Amino acid sequence: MRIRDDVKQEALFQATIKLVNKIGFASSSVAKIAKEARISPATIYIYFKNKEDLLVSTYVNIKHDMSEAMLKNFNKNLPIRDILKILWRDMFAYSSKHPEYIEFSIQFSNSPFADLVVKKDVEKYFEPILMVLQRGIDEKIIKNVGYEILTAFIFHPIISLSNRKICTGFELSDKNIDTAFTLAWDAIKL
Amino acid sequence: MRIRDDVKQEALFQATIKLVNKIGFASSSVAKIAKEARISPATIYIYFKNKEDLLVSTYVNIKHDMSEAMLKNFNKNLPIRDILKILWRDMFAYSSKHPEYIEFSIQFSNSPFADLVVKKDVEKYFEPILMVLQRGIDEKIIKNVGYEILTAFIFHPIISLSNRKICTGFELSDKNIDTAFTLAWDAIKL
Amino acid sequence: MRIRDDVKQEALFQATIKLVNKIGFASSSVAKIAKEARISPATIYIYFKNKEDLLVSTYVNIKHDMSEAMLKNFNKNLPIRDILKILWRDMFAYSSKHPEYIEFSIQFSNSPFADLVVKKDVEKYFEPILMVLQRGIDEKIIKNVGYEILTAFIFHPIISLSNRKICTGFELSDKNIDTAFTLAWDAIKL
Amino acid sequence: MRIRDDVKQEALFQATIKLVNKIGFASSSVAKIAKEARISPATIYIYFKNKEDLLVSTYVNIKHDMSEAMLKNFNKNLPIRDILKILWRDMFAYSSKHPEYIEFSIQFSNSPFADLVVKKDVEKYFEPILMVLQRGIDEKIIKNVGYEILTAFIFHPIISLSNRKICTGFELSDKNIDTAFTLAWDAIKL
DNA sequence: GATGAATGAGTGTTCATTCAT
DNA sequence: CATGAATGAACACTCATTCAT
Repeated sequence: MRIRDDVKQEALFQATIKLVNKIGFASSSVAKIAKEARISPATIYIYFKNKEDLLVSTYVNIKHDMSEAMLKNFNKNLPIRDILKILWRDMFAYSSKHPEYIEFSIQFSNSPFADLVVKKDVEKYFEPILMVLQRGIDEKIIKNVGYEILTAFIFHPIISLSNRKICTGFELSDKNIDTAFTLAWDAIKL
Repeated sequence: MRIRDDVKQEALFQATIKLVNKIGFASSSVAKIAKEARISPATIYIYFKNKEDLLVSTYVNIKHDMSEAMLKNFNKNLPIRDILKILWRDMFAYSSKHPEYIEFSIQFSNSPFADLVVKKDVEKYFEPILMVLQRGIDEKIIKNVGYEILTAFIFHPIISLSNRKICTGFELSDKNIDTAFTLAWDAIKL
Repeated sequence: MRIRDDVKQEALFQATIKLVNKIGFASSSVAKIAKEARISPATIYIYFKNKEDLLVSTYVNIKHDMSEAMLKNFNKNLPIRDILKILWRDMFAYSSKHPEYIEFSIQFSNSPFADLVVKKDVEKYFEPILMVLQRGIDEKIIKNVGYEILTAFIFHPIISLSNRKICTGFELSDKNIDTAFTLAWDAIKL
Repeated sequence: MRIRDDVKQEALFQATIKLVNKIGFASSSVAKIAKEARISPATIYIYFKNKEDLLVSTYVNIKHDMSEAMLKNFNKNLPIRDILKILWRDMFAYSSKHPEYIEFSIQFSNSPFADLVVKKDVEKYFEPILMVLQRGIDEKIIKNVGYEILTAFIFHPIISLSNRKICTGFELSDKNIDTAFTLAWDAIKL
């Protein structure tokens, strides 16, 4: 397994995402993914150790991409609310632009494959955000209730509302996104 | 003539849930499910049309059970906040008691199998809840922002916080649950 | 395996013929035959020892029926040619009336199941015909060339021409049938 | 990369023919055919789309082979009777040499699989023969009675007489074959 | 590095037959 | 007598992976 051709590797990521979203993990065989990527099944084993490695790498890749999009306009010197609003908007922008990445990562993280990811590897991408929340708690702007609860109200809703499988009726317009942010902020603000 | 055995059907539901939670949809073969339920693979096809039917039936079954638990103490004459708090608590109680049902339904509803469920069949179980939200909107107690956004802040967090895969650090204590409800209510209240 | 209900047995014969003609031996399962006959699969085993017995019995039954139709107007005192022409016509009449029987018996006799039939049991039905041929040979009216060759020219063509799978273009009109008989007779006559 | 092995494909054809003749279509499973050909069942699917494709290809292959044998000494400049006699003899020679091909093709063409063959693909192999018959009709040497009837008397008897299942008593000697041709010719000649 | 061929083990499903009623 | 339930074995076919080139 040596990496040579980045174009091929990227094609494999895209093929995996497309196929898993279309037919699910259960039906996404190596042969089908290879066909979708227009390479031989055998070639996959040059780029990845095995199927599991391909799937996990695809997920981690998405998560990295996602964190970069989210933190693109991150400026820790702004007021907390503004920081979060910018994160919120950038994240929805990303969801709009790459719904297929969102769909894949939801399906992946709710499957037993998720256990194979080294959690810390992914969490580190999002560390700056946690630090903002902590500052908000320290400054008595945000409720002092633990990260788990806070993220359940300011980040998970992004996923829920972006999930076309769950929210068929939520239009991703700027107005709706800002409205939803009001609720998120009301939830966590002191 | 032997008679149909409801015990066997229930055993199949339980075996399906247990196995899917342990090894995921992709790896849960009919043969393995049958073995877990201690029956012949062929027998499954007496109780269900095919594998898909087994999986979907298991899900709908859980959803029905879940709705009954949630609406157990439903009393539409109480104040809106109290109604929602009771729902919230009953739902968390259910999650605590049957984490395996929650885990299965999360995995199921985020897989392509979800598309096979007739949505209306499941939604009807939860209709009384939507009516409460509507009343809250009409009485200017709840923000007028559409069901999708509201449920993203008062019901999806229950799932997120109950999801042992996502929230490893959230303890399902009464105190934590009530704290979380405060955020939910702050999010949706006017 | 005791025979009680002739109606049910006949229904089984008909179901077998219909199904085998439609989907072939390979796909004609006991369960499907039972369904077609509107009885339980288990009931088949009251009337027949096993699937093989059902198929063979169906065939022998048809052959018996066929011989009766063929010999209906048999009159050994007529001239040889007339006897054969009457046989020929009656046989085509039978083919027209019961194409499904012909189709089944062709498929059956060209499958390895045919080996399971006790040949003598079937041949005895057609014995009078062989005696006519012998008389024709003795009286120097028919070529002295062995039964195998003679039947290949005066009986097998009936099957060939009645076989809708082989002869798509041959219309079973009286005129065509009589024309074909001319050829058969020319073949065997001295 | 290993290269495709024509020996393997031919082995599959032979295994199919051998097995179908021995145990019939109904019992000839992919696994058994693979075992007979000494390859893995999975390998069959590299050479053929599915079981049906294997069976149909085997049949078409035989028919092609058969037509070549039949037309080997074809010379359209000879008198009609001589042309047909040569065809007749070559065909019987082929039957003698490859009784297993005959047996297979009889069983195949009388099974529902026959419907899957594109008729034209097979018929074109035998076209020169039909042209001879037409010439015979035009020259008033052969009865003007339609191809269906003519072939029922000059080609189907070859199959009947070669069929060891039907004709147990017909010896494929030159003398018998010529005798039989006399009957065939008497049948169709004017 | 890249590939189609090859395969043992597995897939979901149906089989002929028997069982318990 | 008649049945639907039950099943081990088999079905056609696909799997993830390795091999030879």
